[in-house]
Amino acid sequence: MAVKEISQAVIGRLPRYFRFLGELKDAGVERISSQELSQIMNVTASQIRQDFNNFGGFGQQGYGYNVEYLYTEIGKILGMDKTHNLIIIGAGNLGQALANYMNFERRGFIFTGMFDNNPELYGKKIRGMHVRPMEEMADFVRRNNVDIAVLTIPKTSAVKVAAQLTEVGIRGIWNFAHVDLEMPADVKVENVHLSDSLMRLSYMIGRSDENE
Amino acid sequence: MAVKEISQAVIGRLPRYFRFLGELKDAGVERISSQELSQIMNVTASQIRQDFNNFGGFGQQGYGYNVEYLYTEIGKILGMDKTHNLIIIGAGNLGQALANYMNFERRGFIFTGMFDNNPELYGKKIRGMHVRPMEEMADFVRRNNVDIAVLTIPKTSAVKVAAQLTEVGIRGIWNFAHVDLEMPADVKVENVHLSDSLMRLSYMIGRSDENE
DNA sequence: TAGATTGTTAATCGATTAACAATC
DNA sequence: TAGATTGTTAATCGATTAACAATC
Repeated sequence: MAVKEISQAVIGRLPRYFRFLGELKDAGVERISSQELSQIMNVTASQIRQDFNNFGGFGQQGYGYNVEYLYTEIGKILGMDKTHNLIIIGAGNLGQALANYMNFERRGFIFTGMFDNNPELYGKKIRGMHVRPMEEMADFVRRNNVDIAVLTIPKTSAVKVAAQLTEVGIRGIWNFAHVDLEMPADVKVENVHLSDSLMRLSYMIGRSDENE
Repeated sequence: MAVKEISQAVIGRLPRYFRFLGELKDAGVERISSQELSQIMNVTASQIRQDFNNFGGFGQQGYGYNVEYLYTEIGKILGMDKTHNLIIIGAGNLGQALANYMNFERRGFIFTGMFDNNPELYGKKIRGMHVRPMEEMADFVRRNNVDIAVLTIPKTSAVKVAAQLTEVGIRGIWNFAHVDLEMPADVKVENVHLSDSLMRLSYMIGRSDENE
């Protein structure tokens, strides 16, 4: 079934809606109007209504939106009603931190395995999980229904590993390597380029100097 | 001196230009046209020229752009010609990973201190740096010319700590806490909301299922 | 029924792309 | 000089905001 294409701008805002609605829900708020939500979130009410209507009407005229219902529906859109098995490739500082952090399990992202090509790390336990050699990756992905791979390896090897992942049928790559991955359309890539982010911060600080 | 406001869209692209130009430079490429660069980067030549011209002309008609010069100039725009002293607040998994990772030093982001409010961590050495109690933070920032704080603490304490940082004159906050920080205009905030990023990936995977 | 607020169409704004004169 | 390619203006496209009829 073909689905109307949703713009990146809208998709980018969905997790933020989800967060605010979750907080409202936890605070016991039952209903909210686009007007009220717009004030809390610092966006226009118009944008909120347009965004939601990309996915069909979640509200009711004269009433507003039911917080719990809206939260659930946006959760579904984001796939939060399903679980994802993920592996981490690269057991360095960042990979280990993400493995331990895994606040994400709460959201259905299940940490199932960890890989590295450094023999010194093999067998090391990270959050109850042995680091496995890269050679075992393909087999592991197939057997354990892994759909997301987290790439926390240097950019020099990232392209090669991404190709291996494609071959073995991965669905998504959460890419922390500082390189652009060109993947076929059915492998989704979400980049987290930390150094780019830090540079933008540096830019903003510098600009504000000039305006003094 | 007032400076023409540059759009977020342009700013967001600058680090990517910087990366590609750095790679071209390292590969020994001397000059490049917007046309060639557009093919490498998968954007339009028109956008490249428009983007660069926000900051004045870096090219030469009939010739193109000198790679090294362009790289240097974009680096200056991003503040890569200056150093920034930064502290990490929150010595948990993520904070420690970022401290150790610090590939960023190469770009002039100098890791100068680490703070936490957990007494068990006080004195623990991370990359040659003792974890300090939060009480020492204000004094430390003033004495060491710290301009960037990295927030790797839970969202419950992030707002309070951000307020403290503002008071002591921090210039920028690299915010990994999952909360929006509302700061005065002279304190810049760059958010890294990892769970939002992971949700977008989940969304993209889910959508592609529906289109099968 | 009257009031409130959505869903949706229309207007505006901004960003991207195309075109081309300027110029190296 | 002829060819190439920028810098910049104009056209297009898409996203945001405003307005309002539909309807709860």
